[in-house]
Amino acid sequence: MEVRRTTVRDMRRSNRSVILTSIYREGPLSRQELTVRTSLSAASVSNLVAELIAEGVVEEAGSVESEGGRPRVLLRVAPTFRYVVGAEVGETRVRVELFDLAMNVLARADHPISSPTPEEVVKHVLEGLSAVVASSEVRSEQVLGLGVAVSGVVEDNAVVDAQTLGWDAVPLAAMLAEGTDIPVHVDNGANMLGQAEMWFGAGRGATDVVVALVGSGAGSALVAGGSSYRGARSSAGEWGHMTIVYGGRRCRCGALGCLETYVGAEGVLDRYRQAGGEVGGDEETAFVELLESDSELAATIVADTIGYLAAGFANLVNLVNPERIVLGGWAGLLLGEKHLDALRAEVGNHALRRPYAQVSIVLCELGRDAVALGAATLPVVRLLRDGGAVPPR
Amino acid sequence: MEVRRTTVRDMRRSNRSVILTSIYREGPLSRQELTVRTSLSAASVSNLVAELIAEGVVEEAGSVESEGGRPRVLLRVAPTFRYVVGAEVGETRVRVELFDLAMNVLARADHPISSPTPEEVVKHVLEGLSAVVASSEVRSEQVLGLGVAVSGVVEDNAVVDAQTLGWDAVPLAAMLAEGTDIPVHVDNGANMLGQAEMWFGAGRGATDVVVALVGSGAGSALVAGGSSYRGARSSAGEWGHMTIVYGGRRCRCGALGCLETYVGAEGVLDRYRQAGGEVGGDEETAFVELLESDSELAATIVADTIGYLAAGFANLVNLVNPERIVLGGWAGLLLGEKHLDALRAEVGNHALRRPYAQVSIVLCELGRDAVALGAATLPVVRLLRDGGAVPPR
DNA sequence: GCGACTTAGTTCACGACTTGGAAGAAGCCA
DNA sequence: TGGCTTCTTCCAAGTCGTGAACTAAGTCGC
Repeated sequence: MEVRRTTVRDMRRSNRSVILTSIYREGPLSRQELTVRTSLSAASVSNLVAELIAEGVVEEAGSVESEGGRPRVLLRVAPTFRYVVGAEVGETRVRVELFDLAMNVLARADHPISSPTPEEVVKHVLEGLSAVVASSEVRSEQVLGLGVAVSGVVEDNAVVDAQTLGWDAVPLAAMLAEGTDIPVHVDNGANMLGQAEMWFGAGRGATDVVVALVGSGAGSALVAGGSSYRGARSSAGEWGHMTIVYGGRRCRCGALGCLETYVGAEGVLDRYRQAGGEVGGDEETAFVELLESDSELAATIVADTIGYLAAGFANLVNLVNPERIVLGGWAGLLLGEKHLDALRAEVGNHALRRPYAQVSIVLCELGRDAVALGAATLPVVRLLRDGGAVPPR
Repeated sequence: MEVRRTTVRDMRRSNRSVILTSIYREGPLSRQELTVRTSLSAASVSNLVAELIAEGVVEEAGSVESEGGRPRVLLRVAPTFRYVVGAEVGETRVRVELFDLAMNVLARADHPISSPTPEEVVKHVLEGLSAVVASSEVRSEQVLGLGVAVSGVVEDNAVVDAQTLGWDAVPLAAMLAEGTDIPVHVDNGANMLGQAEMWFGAGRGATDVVVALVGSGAGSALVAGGSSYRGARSSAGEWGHMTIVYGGRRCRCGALGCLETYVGAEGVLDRYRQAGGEVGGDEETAFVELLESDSELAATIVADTIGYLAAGFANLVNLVNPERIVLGGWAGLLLGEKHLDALRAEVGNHALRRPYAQVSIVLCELGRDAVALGAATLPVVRLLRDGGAVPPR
């Protein structure tokens, strides 16, 4: 029962949000175009825009020549109205980036970490935050928010059960909030990469998307009806641990036959080596070597991998009927660059005809560095949702 | 970009909807309780309720003795304000049922069909509609709408690709609308059964649910965040065609290793017979016989089935992180009645710990006759969403 | 059996909102 | 400079939810 009352103020906030979101997402627009798109009256648009301009959220940005009349004045969200910071907490480093509202990178701070204890991570995120703010002309009060992406299940702003980091029930947002008065948002890394792709990459314009990430393991971000779907308790999207070979290879999660053990780089290399193949170096080097090898065994392993991946995609196609599947992750991109067509064809062998005909399978466009970018959108989402109202400190 | 302006009238409609939905879903409530639940002011509740009563949507229903003050007057949606009709189109019969708004069955009409051509189905649904209305005291103008459940992919009120019926791009709603001026809604049968379970059965109170239906084949209805999820083009939920044994048994869909060929009654019996087991009679009799047999082979086959079903459930648990999985369908219920505990335990062997700990696995409560009931909720949903405004004819 | 008390529901003036239409402003062209 | 087109703003009217005061309808103590 998610029913919420509406008051007269909600109406204005909602309309401010509609206008602001339109301006932000659909580029510079004139008031005239806004009246058409939002179906608000010209009077209301003018009124609301004037308010947004007075507050500094929106600014005029040139004009468009008309056909014999007064030219339209274009409006955009003022890129320097506020700034946002995105942080990516990885297993080996913390990256913090400062953006303006147009999502241009203004500063970046990387810090390697050896033991990713919560305290260590909090320390480096806060240091990074100070560093990027200090190295730019931005004052701390101008920072709208800090978005942090962590690989793990994030529930209610507390990081819980981050397997790769060895974390359990860590209240990361609260810990960060002790060191800064900038509003903090914490979310899952895969979701944030998906968010970045949805806004600025391969997901633009679509509303029902699965962003499938294949690296050493495999995971995904689900987007349903235009917004991220996290399930009942924020752990939806564990695509890599879907049973695809009943009774098959043992996965690190303990189950048998998980997709991840067949398409994740670790599993692929393992299968290759068990079959007698030899590759050296770190995981990524080895994976590239495998992909570029012209041995028959390597070709078989790769073809098998495509087959398994296709079955995994087909399961998504059948179950969630997305309009687009975006393949990413470092291993996914390497696989996809060479074998996307084969993958597409193979998905057709496993999926039902109808949903298969409706889905397009594409590669991520932003690369793996987009996690911090995605995290930085969290405060922006909030700003747009609230119609430009800045959260109080 | 689902942004919509809000006008002053949307506000009232939205608040009417909030109040009406609360009254409908949370039983008789007093105005006082409504102010608490909706967080509207007492003045607004009084005002809106007076309007709803004047229109006849809501009525007073006794009062509750107080503890030293004026007694609260209970409000309910007037069961006889309007009536709704639900129809279930099966492969062998058409069932039409008339309900009041409290979803009491007032009349029922069954009609066997031999060749379910669209024309035949339309004819029998319309005849059934006339029959149930005629056999009751209800006037046609009092019927709020007709909901029709068909097994197939239903897109934009046109039935497309109903494999079991041999239909392709049949504009069922339009065809029905030619024979009646009662508003027609068409939807998928599995979703309607899921809807019925969500409102009146095992799904009550939950918002993120998968209703998994196992009969001869297998399908599901997904409920995400309180409302049915249909994917980009209405075909989400094809759980039965998820690859679970890569390279396994051939499915009727053409792919290999679909879940359905391992847990659907047809597939189970097939596996039993291939292993040397013997059962006779029709599918359902044979399935019951298999389940009740105390032969070792039968026990193995059933245990295997539970294993496969558990893997299928685990895939749902991992991917969509539901709070509840509801098992239904005739074969699912037969399996579940005896082996639910084994199934629950086995899911734990395939699913990730965290989402597994958060999900409860239960049986359908309504039986397979609830499809028409679910279909009949479609007009009710619309009534509640519109705040009690009756759609014009 | 009467009055104080308690709780439920209603009325009303007020401020906030959107709207359509009219008036105003801004640039273009002759 | 004057007319024209295209945006933008102003204004009166109508709608809505709210808080405070008010009415209704009981219980309880004496």
